[in-house]
This record gives sequence, C-alpha cells and structure tokens, in this order.
Amino acid sequence: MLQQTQVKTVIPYWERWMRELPDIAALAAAPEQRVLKLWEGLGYYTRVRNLQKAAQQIVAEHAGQFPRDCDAVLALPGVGRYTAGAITSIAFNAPAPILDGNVIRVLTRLFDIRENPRDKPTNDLLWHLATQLVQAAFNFQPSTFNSQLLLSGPCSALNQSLMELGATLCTPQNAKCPQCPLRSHCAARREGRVDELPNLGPRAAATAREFHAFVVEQDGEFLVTQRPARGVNAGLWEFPNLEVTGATRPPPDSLKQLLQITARCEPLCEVKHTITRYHITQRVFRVRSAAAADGIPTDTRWLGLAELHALPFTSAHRRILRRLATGS
DNA sequence: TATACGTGGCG
DNA sequence: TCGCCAAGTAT
Repeated sequence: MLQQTQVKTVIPYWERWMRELPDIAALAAAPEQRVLKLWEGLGYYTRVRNLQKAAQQIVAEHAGQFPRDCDAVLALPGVGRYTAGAITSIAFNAPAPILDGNVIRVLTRLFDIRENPRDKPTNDLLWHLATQLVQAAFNFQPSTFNSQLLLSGPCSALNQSLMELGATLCTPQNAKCPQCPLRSHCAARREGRVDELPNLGPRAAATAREFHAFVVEQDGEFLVTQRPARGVNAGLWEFPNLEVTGATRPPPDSLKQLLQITARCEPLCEVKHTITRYHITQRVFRVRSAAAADGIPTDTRWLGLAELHALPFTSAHRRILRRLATGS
C-alpha cells in the first residue's frame, strides 16, 4: 500500500484491510473481487493483485509463514529491491539498504549530489551510500541509553529515520533545515543548494483527452462495462463511455446512439483526473431511456447501487455514485 | 533502460 | 488552477 502512496492516505485503507483480511491465509483464500474492493480508490491496482499472489505463494512455498530470507522476500510478486529491504530491515533488523523518494531526497542533499537520481549511475551511487549507512548502523554498538531508542534494532531505526527525515523535515519544498539533526553535516545546506535538489529533470507534459460517460438507469439498476484486462484500471468496472475528441476508433452504433442522446441530457457532473500521459476530462450524462443502451457490444452488466459499491470502481466513479445515491 | 501505472494533497 | 510528488515495480 505504501508504494508511491503517502502514509496518511494509506492508514484508513490499512485499518479496514487488517480487519477484513487479518492474515496471509485469509488474503490467499479471498475472492479477487473482495480484495479489489478493499483496495478501491488507492490506485496502482496491479499492486493488490500482486499482493494476493504473494500471499498465495507464501502459502504454497513457505507453509504460510512469511519468509525471513531477503532473496525469498524479493522473489514475491510486487516486491522489489526497496520493499524487500524495508521489510527485512524494519521487521528483522537485517542490514539491507532502502532507497525510496524520501531517502533519495535526503541523500542527494546530504552529499550534494547534483546529477539526476533517476539516471542509472547516480541511482547506483545512492544505493551504495544507503548500503554503507545501514552497514554502519549494523556495526554500531549502542550504549545503555540509546539502546532504549533502538528497540527495533539499529538497521530498522536507521532506515525508518532516513524516511521519516525526508517525510517531515527534508521535504521537497520548504525544507525545515533549522530543525534538522543533520544540518551541520549537510553539503547542500552548506552550498545553499537545498532547494535545487534532488535534480529530477523535467517531466513530460500530459495531453488532454475528453470523454463522455453515460449513466444509464433502468428499474433502479445501472449499466456498467468492464475495462480491458490490460492498461489503465485493468479489469475494473465503469460506466459506458466514449472519447469525444481525438478518438482513434469509430464508436460502436449503440454508443453513437448514446452520444446523440447526450444532446438532450443534462450533464450530471464533470470529472477530471490525470494519469502519466493524459489529462482526462469526463463529462457524465444521465440517460433515463434504457432502450438507448440496447446492443452495447462490450462486456456489460446491470447492477443496483448497493452492488455497484461491491465492484472495484475508480474513485471518479465512486464520486458519481455518491451523487446518485443522494439524488443531488 | 525507459515507460506506464492512480490518486490525493499541497503551495 | 496547475505542477509536483508520494514508504516503487513490472515490463
């Protein structure tokens, strides 16, 4: 859950998740729709499918016991170098390095590394520095006093401290350098370059795309279609929709029919969101004539409002559902 | 090796 | 309003 997602966002999801699926066996055995529902709104949906695969792999290959070996952890689906290091260092105090967005920021500033940390040589250097730091922590002999501050172990404490520093003081903007325990060691601060680092380079601009979506109601049920198994929001359910500008394929007749109807419909709302390459605007229309939906060729279902909430919708669609439920 | 993948919060 | 970024991974 924490991959590319802020702790604050994750907490309510994690609490609900742990109530519903309290252990590895429960996750491994759960229906995929239930697991997706618990993840609904968190984004990056392949993470949750990988997480369930990982649970099933642990049941099959590790007798249901979470592996302690770093290579076995790394072999789990959805677990990369960072997550394997985070788990084994934080949980087992293994001297495994971590490098996330926070640590990249802390280290590029601490050592005044001006190259783009996304470039391979610079990324290698940062992993090397993170390795040396956690090794030093592993060799550290705590005194009686500070051992009380290292209950989870020095490697665990070091890695969590690096991330926490980046999350609280060494922030992307308005870094709180006067409060930083490393201020006297920080090369970027000494050079007055804190605001210039990390140097991530420019981002590719997103292209605007516009869609019309149709909320088709019939006897208290709503028409939904399932997205393709690949690509954005793979396999999730949504209202039938059509790209209005820049469409690459001609719309099916039934959708064309819906599109013509939109001229007589009041827009329900407008939803905007951005993914890597596109700014997406969805104008959502309410269609009361169910006949308009006849013969829609894609995978479709009629579902009641309560059932709709049982499906893995994107948050944009959940906002619309709330409006439908409240009648506003 | 470079891209694509979601969403929400913040200045 | 808009751009940036977040406890990264898979392909």
